[in-house]
Amino acid sequence: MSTIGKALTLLDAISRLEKEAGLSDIARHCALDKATARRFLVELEKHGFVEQDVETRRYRLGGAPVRLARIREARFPYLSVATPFARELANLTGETVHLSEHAAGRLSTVHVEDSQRAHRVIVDVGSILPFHATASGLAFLAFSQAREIDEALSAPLKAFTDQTLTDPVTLRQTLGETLRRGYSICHHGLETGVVSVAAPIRAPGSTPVGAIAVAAPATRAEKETVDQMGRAAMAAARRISERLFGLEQVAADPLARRAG
Amino acid sequence: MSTIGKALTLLDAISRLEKEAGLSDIARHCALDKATARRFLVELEKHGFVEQDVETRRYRLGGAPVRLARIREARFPYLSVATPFARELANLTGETVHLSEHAAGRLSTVHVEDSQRAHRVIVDVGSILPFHATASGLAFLAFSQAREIDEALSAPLKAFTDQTLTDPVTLRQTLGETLRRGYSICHHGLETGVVSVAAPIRAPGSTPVGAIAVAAPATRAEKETVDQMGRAAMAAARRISERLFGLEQVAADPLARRAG
DNA sequence: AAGCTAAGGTTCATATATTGAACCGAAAGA
DNA sequence: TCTTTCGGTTCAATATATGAACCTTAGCTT
Repeated sequence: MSTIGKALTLLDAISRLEKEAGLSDIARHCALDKATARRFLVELEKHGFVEQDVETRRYRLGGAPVRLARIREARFPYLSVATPFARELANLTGETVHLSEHAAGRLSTVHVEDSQRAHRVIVDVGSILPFHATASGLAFLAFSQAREIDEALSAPLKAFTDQTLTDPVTLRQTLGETLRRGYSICHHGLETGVVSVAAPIRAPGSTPVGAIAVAAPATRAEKETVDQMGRAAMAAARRISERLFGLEQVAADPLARRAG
Repeated sequence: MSTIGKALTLLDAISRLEKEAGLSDIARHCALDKATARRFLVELEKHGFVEQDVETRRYRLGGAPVRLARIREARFPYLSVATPFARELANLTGETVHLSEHAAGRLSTVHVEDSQRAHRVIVDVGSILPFHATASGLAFLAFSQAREIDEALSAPLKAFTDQTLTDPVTLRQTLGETLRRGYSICHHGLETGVVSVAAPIRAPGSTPVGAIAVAAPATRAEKETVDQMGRAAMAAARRISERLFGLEQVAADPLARRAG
């Protein structure tokens, strides 16, 4: 792997750590030499991607990504367009709703609207959603190109619960159903006791850019309720997609054409 | 410079470009060889920091920073805490208000609340604020440590307008006034016809993390108005700082100790 | 208080990854 | 048609990254 790749992987690791970590910790975590890890951290710090606590000497995520994110959002307003629909969906269903975005070959949570109920599903902003074990992942894959599906299913598929689907054949079947239905359903895929539904956000005819999902405790997920939530997610996804990609004003909006 | 540094500089350059750019453009812009630029871009793309338009082959900022920014914001909620105060300040003054954050040795705009007036100052999210030529920069420096001030003033100071202060001695005097007054004033420093005031956001006794500024057309900047805006900015900054750094719950909130 | 361990950080010879001039084919302009 | 410029690739030369060993300090254990 290139140096850049290693450094960005280190940054990713830091973002995934619960709290700030020390040099040795980080080095161990990334299987890097202490000296190397330090050089990376210093370099990342120079550019504001990590910060070092002056007192504890521990490292944490810096402020630079905030600036980049604001610029990105100004050019491709995924969050600001999608958030209101997510909130609406959360109000409608009474359950936790989360938005994910596809970047670096992974689906990551970029926004969460918490359910108002006491008994609800918790989703962390920033968490990575495995393709095979989440409704978001299934919805994303189902509407992706064959190449993407093959790639996702060829990797070893971790069983997060005893009900996680890990068989590529079964999964392909599930993706087929999802494609026909228009939204995905995932029972206890990532965590036992959680049922979720999701629909892809996409320009017509092209690969999705993300997904919107509703996650509910299994106790509230009767078959009919699930279908209602699924349809609602689908409707929200469609409206978000229309707002983002417009009624084919492709020429005016270069971002309508996204990388495949 | 290290490879990582160069790659992050390239990323920075892309973020600063108005629109997506082609490979040769980017390489020229960063004074890198085309082959090198391409390798960097490919690597950055793998990690979601840039995207390549599949059709035009041009490159643009990717979605990865959004995820990192959300995580950063969850741990150190600078934007979500400061934004409401910025809005309040914008309503109170009727002028454009912007928030900046210190990262990578630079002050960058992370949020803007536009004035409702037709004749108003425009500030771009993501823009870098030079220390010597903006109210935000002066406010930040005035409350920083001597080392930081020396460093900022030792670099060549560009005259953005014919009224930009570029003499280190005069600037130090200005910083002294700012420190006593509690807020900074900048007349036509970055752009002719704009007067702005700013106050630092900081934990008591430590270096600022950013600033909040009000920018008004000079025609509306009577001496008394400026003072009112300055005091209002100061009040907002103080309230934001209190919310961010709390009433000394340092032990509970490790982020209260920030890198100097 | 001595002794131990692990922390953050640094050094420098070695090895490896980065570099860029030259190249290719495609497409746009003259 | 000819020319230029584009995105992208190749490979020998070389600048750069690497990591074992080292230092110092801080906190524990005995």
